[in-house]
Amino acid sequence: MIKSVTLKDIATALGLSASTVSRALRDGYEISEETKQKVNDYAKKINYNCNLVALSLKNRKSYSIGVVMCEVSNNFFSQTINGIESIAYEKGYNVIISQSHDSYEREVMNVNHLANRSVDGLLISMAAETTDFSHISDLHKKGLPIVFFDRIIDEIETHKVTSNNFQGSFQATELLIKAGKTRIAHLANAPQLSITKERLSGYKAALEKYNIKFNPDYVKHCHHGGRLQHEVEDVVKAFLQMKNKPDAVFVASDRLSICFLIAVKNFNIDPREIGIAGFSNSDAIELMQPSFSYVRQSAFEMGQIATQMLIQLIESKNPVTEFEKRVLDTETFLNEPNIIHEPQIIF
Amino acid sequence: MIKSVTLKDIATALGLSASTVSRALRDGYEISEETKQKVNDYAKKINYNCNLVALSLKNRKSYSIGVVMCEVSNNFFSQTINGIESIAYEKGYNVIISQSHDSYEREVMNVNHLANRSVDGLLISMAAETTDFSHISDLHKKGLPIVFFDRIIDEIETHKVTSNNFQGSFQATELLIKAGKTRIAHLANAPQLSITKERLSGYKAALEKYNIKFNPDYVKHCHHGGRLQHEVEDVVKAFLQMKNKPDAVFVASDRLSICFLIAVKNFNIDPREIGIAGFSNSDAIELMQPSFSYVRQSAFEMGQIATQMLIQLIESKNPVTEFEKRVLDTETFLNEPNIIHEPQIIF
DNA sequence: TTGAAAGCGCTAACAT
DNA sequence: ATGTTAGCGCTTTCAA
Repeated sequence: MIKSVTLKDIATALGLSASTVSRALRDGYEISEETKQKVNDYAKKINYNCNLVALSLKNRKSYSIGVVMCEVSNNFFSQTINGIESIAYEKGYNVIISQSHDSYEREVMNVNHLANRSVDGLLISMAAETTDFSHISDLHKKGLPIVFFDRIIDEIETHKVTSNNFQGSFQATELLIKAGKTRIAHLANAPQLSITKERLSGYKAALEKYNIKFNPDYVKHCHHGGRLQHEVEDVVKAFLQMKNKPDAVFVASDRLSICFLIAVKNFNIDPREIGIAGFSNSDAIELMQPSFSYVRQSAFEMGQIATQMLIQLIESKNPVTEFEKRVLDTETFLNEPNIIHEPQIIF
Repeated sequence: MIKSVTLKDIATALGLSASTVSRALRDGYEISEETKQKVNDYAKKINYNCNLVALSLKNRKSYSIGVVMCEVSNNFFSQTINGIESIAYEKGYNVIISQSHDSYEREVMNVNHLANRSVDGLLISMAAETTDFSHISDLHKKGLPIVFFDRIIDEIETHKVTSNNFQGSFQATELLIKAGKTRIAHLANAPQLSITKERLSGYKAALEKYNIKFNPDYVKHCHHGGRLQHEVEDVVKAFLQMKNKPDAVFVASDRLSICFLIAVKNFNIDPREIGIAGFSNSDAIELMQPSFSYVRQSAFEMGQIATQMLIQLIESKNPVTEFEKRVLDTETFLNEPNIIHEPQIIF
């Protein structure tokens, strides 16, 4: 933090009072054109910039919004940030990002820290560990604008944006069924997350539609969402050891999809023998072998919408009581794992 | 921003002065144990949290650091953020992230905005467009601690961290040469970036070592770093139309590598006929077809080191005059594009 | 049209 | 051991 030019500096230099300078800079109606001219010229000359911290303290408004998410180095979330940032920038807000790493404790710390930094509002995607929401509802009750995205909770009444996880899962599972698979396993995320529940039910619904009996042994949760290396490999091992091995797997998240594919590769499993479908927002998905059907979320749009909602809450004159839950369609892409494209041009 | 409990509230409630409460909460030596007890109990009871904005104004210190990078949704940069955040969190600093999208104008805005938000220091990776550095050197002269990472500039004297781009490029190019390639092209990033120049010279040095004549036509720069879809495809087309088509390509960045591989796929080029090596920090690299040799940067460590350096600058009592430039080794991984791994286990 | 004064929430020098 | 005061940089009544 550096000492820089202040209003007072301009005032004394020009023989005016600080309030006059302030008004001149904000183009106040009471100030003469002449003074405005003088002040603005001088301000530009000495490169004056308004101290935003002082402004925040005075106005109780910081023009910054806080974001709490599990981690940024994940295709889905980094694309979300891009969306958030695009709107925030356009509306003149700063973005302060913090990561929970799916830890309850860190989520609580981050949320409180951001609140004390006087963010004008909060964008939250819940940590996997979190089951107690009082750190959020306390702030919400105090009137802090909050919008949930992706991993939402029902307990707090405010705007929410999420994907149509049910639909995405349903379609992905259906693709596997239509490819003739009947023993379809489900590699799921941490069980308490909203997205996990929704994706599980989409999977179940697809099975039901095609009269495939749901087998609980085929559902394996990764409590750390695949952040622990061995998590997914353990699941794959378990699948391989079943008497009734699955013939397909529906994978519930971006990170898990990559982990699962790597496990398939490491275990030297023939990709032609197993159907794979999963959520993924990777930009390199077309390059991956084994190829797999995938569900893509509108991550960028989700970030944009969440931010628009939040800024609407922040800037609304009278308290908002009607809340909206936006559910964004997913896109499902079919890939036949057994098709091999023969290259034609010699470079 | 919400109105919350202040020092004064506690003071009046307890019949004390604000300063006493302040000292009690900060465990000042002058305050009696009894008062401290009383104050702390009450503060906890009503859930008092110190207003960090007021603190910032008072102390001229915000405990936050600003980050300016081209974009977060890029494996290398999001991993860097993870490193930055890990250290910042540990030391009690907030991270404010902004993206330049490689635009000079946005970089200037972001840098100034962060300075006015009174960040205690700045972590910068230069935008591709930037050639005038006065927005940074002005702040630097005023005493704002700044550390450059990855895309650094020589013009400003401060701490810097970057990868050993020369070494990485040299090794990658050497791998292609050792695989028998002689017409090795180079798909490069925006030309003014430090990393572009370093990688180009590593490439040239490898050619020279093996007595391969450098052909300027084989070097194609992507001024937008592959953010424009067609950029890379145009280059690939140009390569294909050359009388003396390259038999290998060394790709200079994470994003460009993905784009190039997709172009290879889209143009139906037989990957067995072309050697590919490139920088990449993707976590799905092992899954990609065509497989390619790659150079990985220590992104997480780079973020950590840059942040440690910055906090050292921020917290140093007397002005730092000795600056350090850390160059992190890259790791090079060999992949033979023509080896096909036969799967062995049937799932 | 301009200036003086108060205050946002906090801390620290200076009383007492 | 505790209180008073001033001030961080800005805005905003209120007064002139």
